[in-house]
Amino acid sequence: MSEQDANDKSEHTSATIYEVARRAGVGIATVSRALRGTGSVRPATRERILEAARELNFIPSRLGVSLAEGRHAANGIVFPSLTGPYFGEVLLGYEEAAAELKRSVIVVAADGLDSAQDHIRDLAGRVDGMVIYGSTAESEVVAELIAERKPTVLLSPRVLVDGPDVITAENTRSAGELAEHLLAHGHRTFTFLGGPTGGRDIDERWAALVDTLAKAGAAAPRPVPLSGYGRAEVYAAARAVLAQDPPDVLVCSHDEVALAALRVARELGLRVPDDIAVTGWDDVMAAEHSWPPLTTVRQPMRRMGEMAARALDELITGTRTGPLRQVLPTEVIIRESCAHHP
Amino acid sequence: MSEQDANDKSEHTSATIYEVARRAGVGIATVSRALRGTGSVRPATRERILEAARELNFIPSRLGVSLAEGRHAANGIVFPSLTGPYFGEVLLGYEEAAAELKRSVIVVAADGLDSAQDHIRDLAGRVDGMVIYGSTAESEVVAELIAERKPTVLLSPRVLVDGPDVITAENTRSAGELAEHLLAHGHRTFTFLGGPTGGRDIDERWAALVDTLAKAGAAAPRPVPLSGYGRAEVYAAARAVLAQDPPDVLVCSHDEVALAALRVARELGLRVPDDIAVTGWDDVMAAEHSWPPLTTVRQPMRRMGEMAARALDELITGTRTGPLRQVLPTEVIIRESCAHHP
DNA sequence: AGACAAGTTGGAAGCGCTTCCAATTCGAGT
DNA sequence: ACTCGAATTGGAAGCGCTTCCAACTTGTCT
Repeated sequence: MSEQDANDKSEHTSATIYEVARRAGVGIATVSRALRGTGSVRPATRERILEAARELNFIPSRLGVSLAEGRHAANGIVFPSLTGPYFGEVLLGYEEAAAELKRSVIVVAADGLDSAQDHIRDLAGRVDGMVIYGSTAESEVVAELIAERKPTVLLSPRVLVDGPDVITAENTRSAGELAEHLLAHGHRTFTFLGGPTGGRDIDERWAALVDTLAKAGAAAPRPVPLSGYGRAEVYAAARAVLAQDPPDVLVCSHDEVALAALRVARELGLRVPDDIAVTGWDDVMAAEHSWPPLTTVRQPMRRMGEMAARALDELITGTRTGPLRQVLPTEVIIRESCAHHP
Repeated sequence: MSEQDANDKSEHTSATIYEVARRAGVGIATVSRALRGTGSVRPATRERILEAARELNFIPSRLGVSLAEGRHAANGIVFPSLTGPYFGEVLLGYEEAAAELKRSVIVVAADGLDSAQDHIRDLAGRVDGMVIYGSTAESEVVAELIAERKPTVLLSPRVLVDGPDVITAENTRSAGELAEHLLAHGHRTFTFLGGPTGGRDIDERWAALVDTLAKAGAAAPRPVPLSGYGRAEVYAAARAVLAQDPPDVLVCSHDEVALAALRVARELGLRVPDDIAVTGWDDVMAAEHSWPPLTTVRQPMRRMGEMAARALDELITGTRTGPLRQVLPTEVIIRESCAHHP
C-alpha cells in the first residue's frame, strides 16, 4: 500500500519531471526531450516516458519551463476600465490572436485605483510584452516600460507618444464623411456633444467636423464638453442642449451619449430625425436596436485587438524593429437617426 | 565608460536580485528581506538596498518569486467565447476582486477551437485556481482539474456537477414573477422563444414559466428552441413565430433574441406591446434603449464575477473547505414591451 | 568591562525545467 | 569480430527568488 500512498500524495500537486523520470527509469533530460520533441529519443524509451507521464498525469510546471526558457509565453493587456461595450470586442480579438500565437493573456483593469501603477508593474513581470489601451498607464509607467525595452504597443492612446507601436482607428476621414452626409440632408446648425476633450480620438472627430463645416461654408459647430461620463452628467448635458434652441444635428462623441440624447429628445417631445438629427460613434449593439436606429461610425474593435496581438508578437520575436503606426479604417453606418432614407 | 556599458547592458532585461545585492554590498538574502519587508534589516542597510534597487530599476521576476513561493498569485477564468454583452461585466467584477486579493487574472476564450482543451490545461499550469464560465470546459477537463485538486469554481454552468464550487443566478423565482406579471396584464397565450435547450439556466426559466402558467390555469406555453445562436437563425425563428398566429406574449430566452423579435415585429407591422408583448432576460444595455424599452430580468453579472473570485480565493487559501453553492438574486425589470404601464 | 539576548547578515538549498556537454550505446561496414 | 561515426542518454549548471540556519553584530544590563 505504500506505493498507493505515494500515488495519492503525488496527486495533491502535479507530478514533477523527476517523478516521471524515475518511473520511466531514465534521466530528466531525456524526459524533457521526449515530451517536448527536441533532440532524439529512442522510440521505446519515448513510449515508456509518455506512459509514465500519462500515469502520473504530468503537466510541466509553467514556472519551471518559463524560468528555464527565459520567457513567459504570455501577453498582457491593460484597460482603463472594463466597462463599456468596446473592450470586450478588443479583448476577444486579442485573445484569439494571442492563442493562435501560443500565448496566454493576462488582463489588468486600471480603474482609477491608486494601485493601478503597481498592478501594471506586476503585470510587466509576468509577460513578454503588453498592450495598453487608451493610455491608461500614466506616461510614467509607460516610459518605464519603454526604458526597460519591454515590448509595448499602445492601442488607441489618448495622446501620441514616440517609441512604442501605436494602433488607432481612423477618425478624420470618417468624421468628415459623416459631416458631409449630414450637410447633404440639408442640416445646417451643428452641435458636438461630448467634446472636445483633450483625448486624441474625440478631438480628431471634432476637428474634422469643424473643418468640413468650414469648407462647406456652414456655421461652426457648437462644442459641448461633458463634465463627466456618468449617466447623470450625460443626461444633464443632453437635456441642457436640447431644451432650448436645439440645433439641426446633434453629433455625439460616442454612442452612449447619442443614446442618452435620443432618450432626452423623446422626453422633450422632439421627434428624431424630423425635429433634430442625432449621430453617435462606435456602433455598439444598442445603436442598432434603438429607436430610431442610430447613425454612427463603426470601429473595428476586434480587429484592433488582433492587430495589437500581432504587433506585439513581432516586437517580442524581433521580427520587426521599426515602430509601427497603424490606423485601421472605420465605416460610417447610416441609419435613421440622421434623416429618413427612402 | 565600461560601467556605463554595464548599465546599458543590464537595462536590456530587468536586473536580478544578485546585481542589487552586489551594488548594495550585501547578500541576496538581505535584499530579499529588505524589499519584501520580511525579517529585520538595519535601516541603513535597507536604505542602501532600496537605493540600489531604484537605480537598477529592479523588479523582482515573477517567475523566480512564484517558483520559490510555490504559488502563482494568479487566477484563471475560462469563457466559452468572449462575445456577448455579459462576459465583460463578469470579467470586470472578477478582475476587481482579484486585484484586491493581489492576484492577476488570466483569460482564456474556449471558442469552439479544438485546442481549447489544451489552452485550459496550459492555463491550469499558470494559476492557483480557476473559474469556468458556462461549463465551457468539457467535463473531461473539469474532471481532471478536480482530480488534481486544482481549486475550481463553476460560474453559471450548463449542467450541475458535484465537487467544485458553483455560483449561479436565480432563475425560477424571477421567471415565475415575470410570468405572473404577464398574466396580470391579461395575457393568456405564451410562446417561449429560445428553449428549452438542455442548458440549466434557460431550462429553469422555461420550467418556471410552465409551472406558473399551469398554476394559473392558463394554456401551456409553446416551446420554440433555436437552431443556433447566429443572427440569421434568431431572426428566422422570430419571423416564423410572429408571422402566423402570434401569441399574446413572446417570452424570450435572453435579450438578444427579444431584440431581434422586436425588430421582426416592427417589420411585420405588429405593434409592441399592443399586438404582442415581448420579454427578454439579462438586461443588456440595448434593452433599455430599444423601442419599446424591453421588459427583462437583470442578472448581477458583475457580482457573479466578484463572488467567483472570492470563492476561489477561499478555496486557494483553504479558508473554506465545504463546497459552495451560491445562487445570486436577479431582478425583474418592467418596461414597456410587456404592456403600457400608466 | 563582561556576558547575553536580540538584532542582522550571508550561505546554501531548494522550487521545476531546459539544455550544454561528455559519456555511453548502437549499427553498419569491413 | 572490430572500428568508427551517429544516435542516445544522464549529469549538472543554471534561470531568479525565498527562506532556513548558522554565524556574526549590536546593545544593554550588571
